[in-house]
Amino acid sequence: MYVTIPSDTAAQAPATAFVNAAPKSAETRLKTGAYLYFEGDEVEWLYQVTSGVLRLTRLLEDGRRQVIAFGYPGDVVGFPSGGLHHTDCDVLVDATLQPYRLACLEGGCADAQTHQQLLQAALREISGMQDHFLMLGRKTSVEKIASFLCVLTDRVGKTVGNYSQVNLPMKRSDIADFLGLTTETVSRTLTQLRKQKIIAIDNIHTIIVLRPTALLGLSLGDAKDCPPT
Amino acid sequence: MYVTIPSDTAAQAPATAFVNAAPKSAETRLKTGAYLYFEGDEVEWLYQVTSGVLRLTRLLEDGRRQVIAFGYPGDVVGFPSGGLHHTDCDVLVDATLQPYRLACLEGGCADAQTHQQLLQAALREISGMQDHFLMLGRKTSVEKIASFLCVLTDRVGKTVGNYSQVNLPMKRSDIADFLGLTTETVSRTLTQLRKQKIIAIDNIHTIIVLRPTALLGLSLGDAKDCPPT
DNA sequence: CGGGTTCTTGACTATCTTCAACGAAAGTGG
DNA sequence: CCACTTTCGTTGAAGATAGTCAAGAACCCG
Repeated sequence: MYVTIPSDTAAQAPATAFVNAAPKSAETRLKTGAYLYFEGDEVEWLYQVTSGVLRLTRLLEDGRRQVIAFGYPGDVVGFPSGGLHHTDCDVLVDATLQPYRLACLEGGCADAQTHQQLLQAALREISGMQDHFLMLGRKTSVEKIASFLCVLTDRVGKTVGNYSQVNLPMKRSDIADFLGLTTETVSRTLTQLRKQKIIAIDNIHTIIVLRPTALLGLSLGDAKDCPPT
Repeated sequence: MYVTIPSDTAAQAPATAFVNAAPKSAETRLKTGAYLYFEGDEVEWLYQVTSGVLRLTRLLEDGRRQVIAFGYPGDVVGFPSGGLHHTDCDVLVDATLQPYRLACLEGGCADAQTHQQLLQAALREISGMQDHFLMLGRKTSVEKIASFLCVLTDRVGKTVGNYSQVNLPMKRSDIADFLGLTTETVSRTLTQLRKQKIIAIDNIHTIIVLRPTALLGLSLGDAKDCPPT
C-alpha cells in the first residue's frame, strides 16, 4: 500500500483477489511477528495478501529505516530484482497469503491469466510508488498524515454508525518511517487533527474519521484550519 | 534513473542495451524540449533510452511538482498502469530511443527474450524506486545532493585528467524536484561542496568531482567536514 | 546587445527534529 | 493474577535544517 493521490485511488488500486480458474497452491498462514523474507533472500515466490497486514522495510547502515510499504489485502509483495529480495517483510497482523511461483510472473507458467495479473500488479506497483514519491518529497507532515488516513480509510475503513473507523495496527514509528517523519511528529500531528475534531482517537490503534471532507482537504494541502462543517 | 544506495549500484543498474537478435523497430529521435508522452495518454510503446536524457514529471494541482526520474541511456521508460501513462515525459538532451510495443511486455509478442528483458527492467524499476524512497524520506540535503552526484558520476561520468566530470543537463529546479528540496537549497549545497573542495563547478552544468571518496562518504551520512585527503 | 530566465546569496522564518521526561500499554515471570 | 520491566506514545522546550522572500549576478538566446 502506498500513499497515492486521492483522485487516482479508485482507478489504480483494485485491491481484489485475482480471478483465477486454475487450481491454486495452498494458502500460507503467518502469525504476527513472523518474517516472510529478508533482504538478500532469493525470490522463489510472490505473495498476494488475502487477509492481514504485512510490513516491508529497508535499513540504512546507521539505523535509519524506511518502511517501503504496508501489504494490505489485494497487494502483491515480493517482486525481485536480480532474483533477490530488496526489503525485509514481516507480519503486523496475522495474515493469509496466496503464493505464486516467481516463474509465473516471468512467463514460465502454464497459466497465462495469472501471469497477466502478476504483471499488472507489478505495473500498478510502479505507478503507486510514483505517487508516493510526490508525497515523500513534497508534502508537509499534516498532508502526509491526512493522506495516509484517507488511503487507509478508503481501503480498509469500516463504517460504524455515522462515521468510518480505521485500524492502525502498526506502531507510530512505522508510520513515521513510512512517511518520512519522526514518531514525535506523527503523534503531534494526530493530536492536532484530534483537537480540530477532524478525527477521534478511540484507542491508540483505532482512528475514527469525524470529518472526511476536511481530512481529504488537508491531504491535498488546503487551508490548515477548516471551520467545523 | 533513481538515487540508489551506492553498494547496490553495480548489482542493479546494468544500464546496457538489450541483447536482441530479433529485428528492431526503427529508433526514435527526439530533440530537447519535445514531449514523448503526457500523463493520461494511452500507452502503446515503451522506450529504452539509447542516448540523451529524458525527464519524467508528475504535478500536484497546486503546482508542486515531483521529478519522478531522469531517463538515462539504458533506462526504460513508459511503464503503464491501467493502460495509461501516469507522468509527463519530455526531453532534456537530444535523445534516441528504442521503442518496444507494450504488447511485448504483456506477453503478446513473438520475441520471448525482449519480453523477458522488459519485465526485468520493470522489476529493476521497482527496486530502484525503493532505494529512492529511503533517500527521499530519510536523507539530509547534503546526503541527497552527494548521492545524486555519486550516482550520476557512476553512470555517466567522464574521466578528465585525474578527475571525473559529470554533466548536469537539467535545471537546478529539476534536481530540487527530484530530491525533494528547493532550488535554493540545491544551489547552497552545491556551493558548500565546492567550498569544501569536494567538487568544482566548472560551469553551471558541469561538475568535477575532486574527492570522490569524501563525496561518497557524505552520501552515506558520514561526518559533514572530512579534512582534505 | 538586450531581455528574460536561471542561479546564487543573504536574511529571516517555519517546520520538523532532537532531547528529555512522563504516563500508558503490553509483555514476563513468579 | 499481580508486580515488575520494557516498550510505546504523548507532550514540552529548545535547536537545527531547510524553506521563504527578496535582490542581484550569471547565463542564454534571439
